[in-house]
Amino acid sequence: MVAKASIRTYSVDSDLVARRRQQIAVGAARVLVKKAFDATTVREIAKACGMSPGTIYHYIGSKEDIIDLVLSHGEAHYKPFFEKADVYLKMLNATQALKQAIEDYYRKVDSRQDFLLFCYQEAKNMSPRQLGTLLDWDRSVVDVFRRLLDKGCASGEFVIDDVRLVANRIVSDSAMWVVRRWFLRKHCTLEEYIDQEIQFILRAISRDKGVYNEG
Amino acid sequence: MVAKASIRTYSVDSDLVARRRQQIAVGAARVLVKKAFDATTVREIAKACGMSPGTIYHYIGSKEDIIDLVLSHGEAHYKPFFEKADVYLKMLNATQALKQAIEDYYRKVDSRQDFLLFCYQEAKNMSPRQLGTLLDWDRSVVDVFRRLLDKGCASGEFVIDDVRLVANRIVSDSAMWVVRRWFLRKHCTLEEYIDQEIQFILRAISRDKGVYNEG
Amino acid sequence: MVAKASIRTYSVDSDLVARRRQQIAVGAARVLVKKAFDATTVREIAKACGMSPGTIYHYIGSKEDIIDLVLSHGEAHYKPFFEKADVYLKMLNATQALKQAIEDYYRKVDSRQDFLLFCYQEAKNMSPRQLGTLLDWDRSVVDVFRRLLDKGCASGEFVIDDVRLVANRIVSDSAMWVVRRWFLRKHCTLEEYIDQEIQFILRAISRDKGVYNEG
Amino acid sequence: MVAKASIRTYSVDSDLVARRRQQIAVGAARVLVKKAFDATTVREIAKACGMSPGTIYHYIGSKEDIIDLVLSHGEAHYKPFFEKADVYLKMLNATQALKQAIEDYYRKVDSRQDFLLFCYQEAKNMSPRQLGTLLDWDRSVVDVFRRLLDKGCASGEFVIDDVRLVANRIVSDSAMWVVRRWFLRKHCTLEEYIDQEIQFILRAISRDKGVYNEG
DNA sequence: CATGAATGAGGTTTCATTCAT
DNA sequence: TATGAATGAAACCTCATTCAT
Repeated sequence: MVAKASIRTYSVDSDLVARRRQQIAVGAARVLVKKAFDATTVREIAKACGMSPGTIYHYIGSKEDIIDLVLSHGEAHYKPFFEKADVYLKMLNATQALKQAIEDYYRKVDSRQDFLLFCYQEAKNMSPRQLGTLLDWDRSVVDVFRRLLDKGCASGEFVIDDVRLVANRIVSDSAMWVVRRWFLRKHCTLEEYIDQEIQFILRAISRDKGVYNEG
Repeated sequence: MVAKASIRTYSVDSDLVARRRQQIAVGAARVLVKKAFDATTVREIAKACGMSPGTIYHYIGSKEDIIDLVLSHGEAHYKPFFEKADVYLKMLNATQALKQAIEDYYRKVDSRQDFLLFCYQEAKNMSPRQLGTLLDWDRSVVDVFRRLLDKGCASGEFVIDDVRLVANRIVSDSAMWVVRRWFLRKHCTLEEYIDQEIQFILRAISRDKGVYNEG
Repeated sequence: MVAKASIRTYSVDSDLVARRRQQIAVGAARVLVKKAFDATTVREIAKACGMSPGTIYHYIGSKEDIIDLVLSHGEAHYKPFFEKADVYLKMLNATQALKQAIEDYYRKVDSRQDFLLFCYQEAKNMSPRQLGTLLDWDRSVVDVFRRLLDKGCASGEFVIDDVRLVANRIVSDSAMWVVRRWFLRKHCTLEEYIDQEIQFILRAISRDKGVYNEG
Repeated sequence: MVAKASIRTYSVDSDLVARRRQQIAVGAARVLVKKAFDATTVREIAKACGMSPGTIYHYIGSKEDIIDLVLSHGEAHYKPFFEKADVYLKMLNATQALKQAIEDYYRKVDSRQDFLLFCYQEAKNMSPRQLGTLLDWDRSVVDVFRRLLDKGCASGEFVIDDVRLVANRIVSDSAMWVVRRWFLRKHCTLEEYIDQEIQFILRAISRDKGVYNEG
């Protein structure tokens, strides 16, 4: 799903390389929450990783590669969600499955806000390849919800005009929790936000207009 | 509404200053759609404005000031919308008013996508003051919809738990039309997107569950 | 003869560009007599040119381009020699012509020793293209002497086994005046070196074994 | 003849030190044929030696010391030539002795071209001490030929104006076989080059103008 | 003894900003 | 007023050298 670019390294110890790159991804993410990628110096990133600028270049080929590391690391955080996709699909009640998936996904998003923020704010600094990686990943998420919605339509629980658009909306809104956090954080908690999202979606797609009140 | 910072200039002809700054804002916006602010050189911006780098500095104090110009210019684009706010409020039917306001606002957003993109992608490059300006502006937009929703609640047309959250959602979704355009543009037109938005919102807030189908 | 590479510049004033590049070539040559190209920093070269490091990069694309400038400028120094080639060929006495050509060329070499030193010592730092330029130039010089020798053979003044080798030797020996200057400078003057060269060559190629004593 | 600088080492096993330094000299020479010393990293040299960068530093004090090793090793290659010098001097026929010496020396040069190339191209990167070592060595070679020429003059076989210059010319021309190999290699073999050299020299210095044809 | 990961000084290069014209 | 050449600070990146293993 995620095409991992082959990044230059001077080391042959692939374990160490993996460990250091993880370290770089984590450190970089920490700094990049506050400052734009371009405005952040390699020195700053190195310091946040507990490395010297020279060391960082033993594990990457150029500053740009740090974007790849951050993306890879961020996406890895969602692996459990993707692995659970089949579980949602096997649930008898599509409504319950959707509720569960939304809640799980939104909690994932919330627990690694730096990643989504990075994706939305640094898109313009990314190479076409990096952007492609990102869009592929996004589509994968949308697809999980799309399949859930499809199943609900098939079972008659949902009535939906354009399944893709609704799936997109669910993903959009999760991003908004992060991107517009300065607004939302003042007015509601994550739980409230999730509840509202579920209500909005279910009201819009449920055949039986009362069902969404039971959850 | 928007606190215009006082930017240094060497000129005394305030008309010329205004004209040149408009020119800069327009030119800069054109370049900044494609490249991040930090990755864009003053030379590039100057060329896009049809000026020399030296001339630009007769009308700004530093590169950062260009952000202010772009923001001011972008916000000015929404002036008609704000001026029409009272019209919406005076409409008898809150549902119709809301529909109208959403449609008007979304069209405004669509016609100057570069501005919203700039706001969301360059937030990290902005100074606290600039960010404040931006948030103030955002709140103003949300407020327009909040007042519309309040009125609908008062008249009994709407039943809303948290008016702020719904208003925020309307504004959020307009931003998503721009920020996730790479997804949406493939799957629906602006008109379809607006229709879906109106349906989602009305289904969620209307007392009379059928009303939103009539629009 | 010399393929001038197109080097990046930020200026459009081609006169200024030419002037500044000349300035760079001269300054660089002055520093590069003493230190290897790689061991010389751009800052040092800039200072020797009376420019700032930033300014130098308005007229070149990379440090490597300085090699081109030095080569171009060095070769230009030999333009008068090439232009005089026809004069030598039109002289009735091939022996006199050869003597004259050798003397002229060796004096040229002596008056810009830095250039030949640069060519022989930096060859390994040059790109294939630059090396090609250099070899082309070298061949041009050899060719001048080759044609003179050919003419002497045709007129019966010279008897030569391999004209190319003799021409090459003349050029080689001129380089040696520079490359082994630490030896030669202690033991002879340029005039003596030229005389010896002429004697060596004429003794080796003259049909009439006495002729070279008359010169 | 060659003052071997004392190079730092961490080892006490002087046999091992000698062996490793030989290894370094050979490996370095192999790499330095293609790339300038400054442009070659210690890592590359280490790899060419089959060592790690760390190991190299157990046997040298700094990268610069590698120049010393290469010089020492290269000069050692000429030891047999120097040892044979007395043999040449004891030959009855100076002309034959000179012919033999030239041929032997030129073959030596040809069989280790990398060394001469290194000497001529890296001179600017050498410290004064290293350059001194090199010039001393060069003078030693010139001296061998000088003594041969002196003897020929004494015996009446040669008539020479400036013995030093002729000796220098013999050595110069051997260097040219390497330094201008890109030209010569296309036009003649080593044997032809040696023959031409012997002819040039003998024609220039022989009392009996016919003698050189007999060889 | 051998290794190669880590370091950080210093090199090349870019670019916001100034200022003479 | 407008220009664009010049500046130099600071960024990215390399690599000689050290040192724990």
